[in-house]
Amino acid sequence: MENKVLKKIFLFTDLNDNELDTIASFSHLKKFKKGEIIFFDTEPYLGFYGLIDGSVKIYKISKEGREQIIHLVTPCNTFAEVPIFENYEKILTGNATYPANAMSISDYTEAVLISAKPFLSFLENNSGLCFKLLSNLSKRLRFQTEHIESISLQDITKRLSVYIIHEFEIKNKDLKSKPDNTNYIDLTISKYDLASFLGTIIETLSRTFKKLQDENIIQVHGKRIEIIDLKKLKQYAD
Amino acid sequence: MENKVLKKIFLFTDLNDNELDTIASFSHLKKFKKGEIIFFDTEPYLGFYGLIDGSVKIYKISKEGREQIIHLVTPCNTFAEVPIFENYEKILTGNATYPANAMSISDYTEAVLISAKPFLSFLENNSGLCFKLLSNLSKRLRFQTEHIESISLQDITKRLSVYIIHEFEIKNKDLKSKPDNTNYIDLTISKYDLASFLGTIIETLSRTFKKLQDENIIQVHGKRIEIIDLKKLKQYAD
DNA sequence: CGTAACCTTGATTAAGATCAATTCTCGTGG
DNA sequence: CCACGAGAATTGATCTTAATCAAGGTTACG
Repeated sequence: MENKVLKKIFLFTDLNDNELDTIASFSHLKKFKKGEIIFFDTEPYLGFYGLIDGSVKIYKISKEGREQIIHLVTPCNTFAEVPIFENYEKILTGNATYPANAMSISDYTEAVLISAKPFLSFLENNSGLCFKLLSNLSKRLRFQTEHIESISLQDITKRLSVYIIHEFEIKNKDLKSKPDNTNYIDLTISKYDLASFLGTIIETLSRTFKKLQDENIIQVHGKRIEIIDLKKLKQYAD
Repeated sequence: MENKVLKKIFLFTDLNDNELDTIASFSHLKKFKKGEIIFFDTEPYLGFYGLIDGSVKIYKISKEGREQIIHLVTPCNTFAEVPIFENYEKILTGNATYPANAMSISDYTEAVLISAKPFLSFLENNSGLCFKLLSNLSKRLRFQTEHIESISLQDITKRLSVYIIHEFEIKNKDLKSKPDNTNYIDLTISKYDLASFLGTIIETLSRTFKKLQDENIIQVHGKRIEIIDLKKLKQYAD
C-alpha cells in the first residue's frame, strides 16, 4: 500500500515516510460494497480501521432486530480503536472482540485495517500519536454523551431538527470559501439509516419529516431537504 | 496533599514519589456534601477530578428538567478528563467547558482536582500514563456504547434486570475470598438516581420493581433487593 | 419495463410519562 | 422519646409519543 493512502487518515498526517512505511507493513487495504459487513460485534478483534473512501455505520442490534446506529464514520477517520486499549491481555491472547457491528453504507468503501499488536508496539515510541488518539477518543466520548442525552431526553422532532441544522452547518463550513446562498442539505445516508441513527424507525421519521413540512419549515424532495424557515427549525432544535 | 492520597487513584498507582510530588503541586483536595454541585456543563474547564471517597453522578438535564445520568463514578476513578484532549487551543485560552454536570451523591465526597495545563505538560514525558488514559477512555467509550444500546433498544424491565445482575456480580467478585451465600444486593444510589441512570423516572422504576416482585423474581425491602429467582431474572436480562 | 428496495400513509396498540394523591422513612429538635 | 416535617417512594388514573401492523406508492436500476 502506498504511503499517500495512509497519510489521508487524520491520525497519521503528521507521520514521516519512515513511520508510514512501518505502519504500512502491518496494514492492508480492504474494499467493501454497499451493505457488506466489515465486522460483527462477536468477531475476534484483529485491529482498527482507517476509512479512506465511502461511509460506514457502527451499530448495535436488539434481539427483536431493531438497529441503533452508534456512530457514522466519514473518510479520513478511524473506527474500532477502543478494544486496543481496553485490555492488553485480551489483545495478546486474541480474546478481544469488536464493540459493535460495522457495515459499509456506500457503493464503494475503502478502509485500511491496521493490526492491533504491531500498532501497539509502534505507539510506544510515538507520543505524538498517543496524544492524537487521546484526542480522537475524547471527541468520540463527548459525541456519545450528547447522543445519550438526545435519545433519552429529546423527542424525535427535536432530534431531527438538530440533525438537519448540524448537517447544514457542516455544509456551510465546507463551502465557506465561496459565498453560499443555498438553503438545502442533501442527505448523505438513507432514511432508514437516519432513523436508526436518531433512535427511531423509518415510519416515525417519515411522519416527522411530514410534520415539519406541513408547518412550512422544510420541504422534502427525496434526499434533498430544503430549509424554508431556519428560525423555526432552530426553535425546535432549541 | 499527601502522595498516598493521589496514589489511591488508579491512574496514578504506578507513579513514583517524585512524579506524585509534581502532580500534587498542581492538584488540590475538595470536599462536597450530598447534593453539592461539583461542576455544571456551562462552567469553564479547570481540570479533571480523581474521586477519593464517596460517589458522584455525571448527568445531563433537559429543558423540561428531566435528568439523564451518563456515568456513575466510584472511588479511585477519574472523571471529566475528556476536555483536556479535545481541543488544546481551548484549554490554553480557557474556552473549554465541562461536558456534563457533576454532583456529589454521598454524604462525604472527597475529590482531587488536577489542573489541566500543568497536567498536559507532565503527560508529555510520561507515555505509561498516556496508555493508562487511553485505556480509561476506551473503557468509558465501550460502556457508553452499551448505554446507548440499552436506552434505545431495551425496555425498562430488561434494563433494571441487567443492572441488578451486574451489581450482584460486582458484589460477588468483591467477596470472592469468603464463600458468599447471600442472595441480595444493597442499592448504592437512591432510587431517583437509579431511575435517571436507567433513562426513566422514579414512578416507572417503582412499577417495574413491583412487577418483578409480583412475579416472585425479587423482593424489595427499601434499599435491599433480595433475589428470589436468579434464573428468571437472567432471562429478563437475556 | 419489471422488480426490488425504499418510502409514505393510515389505523391501532403499547410502553412509559405525566399528573395527582398518599404513604413511608428517617433525621432533627423540642 | 416523641412529634414534626422533608424528602423518598408508592400507587392510581390518564395521556402522549412513538412502535407496530398493514397496505400501497415511488424510485432507481438492471
